[in-house]
Amino acid sequence: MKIVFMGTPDFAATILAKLIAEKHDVSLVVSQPDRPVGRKKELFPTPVKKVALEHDIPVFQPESIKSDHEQVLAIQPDLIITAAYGQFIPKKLLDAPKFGCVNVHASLLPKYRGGASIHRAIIEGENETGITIMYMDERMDTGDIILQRSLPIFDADDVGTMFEKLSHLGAQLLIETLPLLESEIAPRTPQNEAHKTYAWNITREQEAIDWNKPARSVFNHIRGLHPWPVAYTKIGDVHVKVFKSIELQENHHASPGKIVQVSGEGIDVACKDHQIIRLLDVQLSGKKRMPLKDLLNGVHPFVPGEIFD
RNA sequence: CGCGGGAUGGAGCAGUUGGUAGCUCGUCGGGCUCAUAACCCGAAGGUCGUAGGUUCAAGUCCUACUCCCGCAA
Repeated sequence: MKIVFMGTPDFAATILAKLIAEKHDVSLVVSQPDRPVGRKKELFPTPVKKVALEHDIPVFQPESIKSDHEQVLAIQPDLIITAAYGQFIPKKLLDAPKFGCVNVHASLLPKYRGGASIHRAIIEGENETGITIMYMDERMDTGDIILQRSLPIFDADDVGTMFEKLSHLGAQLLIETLPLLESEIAPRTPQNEAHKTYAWNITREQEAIDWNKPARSVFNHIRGLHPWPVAYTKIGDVHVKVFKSIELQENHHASPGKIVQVSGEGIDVACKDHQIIRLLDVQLSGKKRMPLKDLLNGVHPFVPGEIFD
């Protein structure tokens, strides 16, 4: 079965690597164009491109797959697999492969359609999420479901750990799906539109911590953005990244955002309803990331009584 | 050349209008204690990112360079 794989980030790279390891015939890899990254605007290959190159699989990186896909059609693929590719697939491509186009999506569809499904699930405090292998159509994550498998989200999990777990689950479930497709006995269940929710990409604005929420929500927000793109807050003019926190089982009569205590243990901040969140790992703008204990040794803005915006 | 912050003993920082460096933590030694990551006393450790320049004198002013970080992409 001749496969074209389309994907971009690590999540997709893990799946591609698994496909290759299982000896599936991936004849072309499509990924987003390399983008300039960082202060130096250096070009970095996408994780998927890297894996492809390591296995001498040709890579195609069109700016727009919608207008530039002849190269894919020329392969005459039997199956197109996508995983976090980042562009909509045009109908011409969807109709081309004999066994269709399937997508590996990191949520239990119809919940969390969209690009930030893992982040949103954690931020919303879900106890579980999962992988859905589905047929693609022209809309975003709306196609019929083939296979679905869930995975619990624990308090200790964050986006990093869930990405890791889900990418492997996704790879595994995809491998299980392929024989079903090839022998044309794959299930096909339409999504229940009544239960759909969307996981839109997270905007810069949404990365800010809202102290006017319960401690539990703030906790979920912080781990739902770790290790990327990272939650932040402000104290005075200082931009503060917050990597890790825990909820404290204490109450304190302080207004939301107020620092109630600072120690080597952490920075305790009041949330809604006088609940307390303890910040364990933060970084100040212009400074390197360092252990909280080190940060507190020098001058810093974390003084009890001060208030985060 | 997108905007901005920074480079000072092992770590984090301070250092005013230029006159050879100080704090917190850590480390080592000693003391106290049933004990301690707690407390007390003492010690070691820095050519102040690199290269030039101004000056009687530069961490402190000027120039170039290297590296780090935040924002923006």
